Amino acid sequence: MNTTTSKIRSFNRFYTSHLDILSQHYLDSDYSLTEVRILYEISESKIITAQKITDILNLDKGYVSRIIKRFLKENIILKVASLEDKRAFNIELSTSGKELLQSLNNKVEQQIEHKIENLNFFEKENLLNSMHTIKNLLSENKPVQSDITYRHEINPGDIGYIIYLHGFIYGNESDFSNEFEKYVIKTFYNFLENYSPEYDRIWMAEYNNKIVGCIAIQHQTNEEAQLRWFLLDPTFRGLGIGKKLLNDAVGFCREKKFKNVFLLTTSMQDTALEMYKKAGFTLTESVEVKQWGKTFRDERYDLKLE
Amino acid sequence: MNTTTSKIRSFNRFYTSHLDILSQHYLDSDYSLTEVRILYEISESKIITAQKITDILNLDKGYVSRIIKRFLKENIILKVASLEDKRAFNIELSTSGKELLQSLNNKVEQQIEHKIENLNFFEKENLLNSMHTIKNLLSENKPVQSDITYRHEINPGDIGYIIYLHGFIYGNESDFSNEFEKYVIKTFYNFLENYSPEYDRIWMAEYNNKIVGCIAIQHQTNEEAQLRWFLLDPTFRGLGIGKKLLNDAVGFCREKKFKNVFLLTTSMQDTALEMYKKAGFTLTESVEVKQWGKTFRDERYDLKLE
DNA sequence: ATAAATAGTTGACAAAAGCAACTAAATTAA
DNA sequence: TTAATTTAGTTGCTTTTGTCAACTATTTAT
Repeated sequence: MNTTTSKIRSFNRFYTSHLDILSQHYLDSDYSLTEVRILYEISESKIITAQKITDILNLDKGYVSRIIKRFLKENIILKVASLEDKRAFNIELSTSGKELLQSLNNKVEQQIEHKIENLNFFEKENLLNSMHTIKNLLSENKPVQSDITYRHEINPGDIGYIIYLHGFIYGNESDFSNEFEKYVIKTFYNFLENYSPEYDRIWMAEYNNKIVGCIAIQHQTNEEAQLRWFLLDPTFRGLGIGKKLLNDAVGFCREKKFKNVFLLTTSMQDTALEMYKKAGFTLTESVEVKQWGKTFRDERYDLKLE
Repeated sequence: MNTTTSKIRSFNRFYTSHLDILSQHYLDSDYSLTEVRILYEISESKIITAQKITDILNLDKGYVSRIIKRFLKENIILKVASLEDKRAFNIELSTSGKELLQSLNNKVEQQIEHKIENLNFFEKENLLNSMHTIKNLLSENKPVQSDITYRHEINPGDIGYIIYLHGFIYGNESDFSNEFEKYVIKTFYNFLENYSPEYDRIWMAEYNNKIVGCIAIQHQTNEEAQLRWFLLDPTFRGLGIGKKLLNDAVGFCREKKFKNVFLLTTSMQDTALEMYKKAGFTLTESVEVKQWGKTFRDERYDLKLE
């Protein structure tokens, strides 16, 4: 038995009973879960036909027809003949339907609030983040470029988290030893110690308030800058985040009139290599080294700016 | 409208449709969700009566009685007269019942596997962690001491994550500025640079593979050590984790024959203060400082060891 | 010893859901 | 443009699912 699936099943069972959707009457109201789902669909979409409801909720059209009929009799919805299609009706909530839905909503909200009332701020944040993560991992629509936000103000926790990402991603991907993380910590300390808002910058790409990628420019002299800490969570590769980060970083160098920007990398980080080359960087040095439990090549790439 | 609850509702709707439990026939089998739930209860508990099933699943006893009757006719369960109670029967799965449940289980597993087939290792880990988090936050049983694991080997990502926790926890709790994180990074670099496995150690408390607390001992001389980075995720306070960490750290100092162990803290970290005092630390220095956007007292506590 | 509670069965019924035939309008193909 | 096909919605009929209350046989409490 696969542990991943059995853990997921266990969660599913837990959440099913947590959701409380197995009882006939939704929240002790006079309406069944199906009826409430229909009401909810009607309230959500500005214009909706019975057909659309049957499609969305996967119900029998005869069944839906009769529920709609009952709703009409109870005066909670209105049927407006569709202008485009004389067979169809647009369904919308009546005033009392809206009130009904509002009171149902209030009940759900209260029930939810009751369930999270003992959680503190951190726990609530944690809960929402986890839900967001699950939703995104399980829904077909993968995160897209527009879900990503970018910033370059450094907030508490940022640098630590980026150091962690370095250790986590490279530690898992290529078995770098702890020495690598120590090296990263050292370079970051150096960065912060000599930080000049005018000539240094670090960009972070965030998804759901979590850093998923970063890049930085650190000035070396007035004329030369180093590109550092270019990193992307493997889950978020291929969305154009790396390209955007690299572009912003090089743009910053041009803006600040650096004549040269260079980066140090190793022959192991091939994913990023291609991006560097596309951005115009060329290999200027390559030395074989044995370090951090590996044998690889230390490489330097340079990009001349005009 | 409260955003927290509305986000949770959104997740609930998503997960409800994801669970796929709203159709009459469970996984296209000949059994309804209720019937499968009953079968599942029977298979899970070694001995179970119809009454127990109605209690656990919150069903009508007449309804359950009839389903049991049908199961019996279909030969998927066995009814054994209870020895303790002549009114009751113990219900168990027959061989073909077990086969049936097995095939249903396989179907669920396949369905789940299908839904996660496009996720990579990182994403699956992420998914399970999130589910675990949700389950723990929403179920009454808070994490207990025995859910926490302790270790002191440093793995890739550990130090970065601890730096992140410092920034995150203090950044949120007391508005420390970024200078604090820079200071933490510096001290960690110093720790790693002078790290001696014999006289230095960092302990991490983990819950669900995530660091939730830590403490470290850093030797200063052969006779004196500094206690550093004592930190606990607010969610996990009050479980005895801090006490255990502090105890281990002081124990290490005794073991390594340090004559004195000291720590530097500020008048703001009152939660930890009490713990230090209980462990025998006494205030030896107190200086008012204006730093990191705050005015507070830098304090030194010492513990003499024999 | 008696009253109250409990495990399970059964009849009667209501609610929920599905299926198929139908009407009327819309779309597509010839 | 007409005929064939598809689609939105309705309705009759049916099955499935779930509820309620009355009943028997036992067990538990007093």
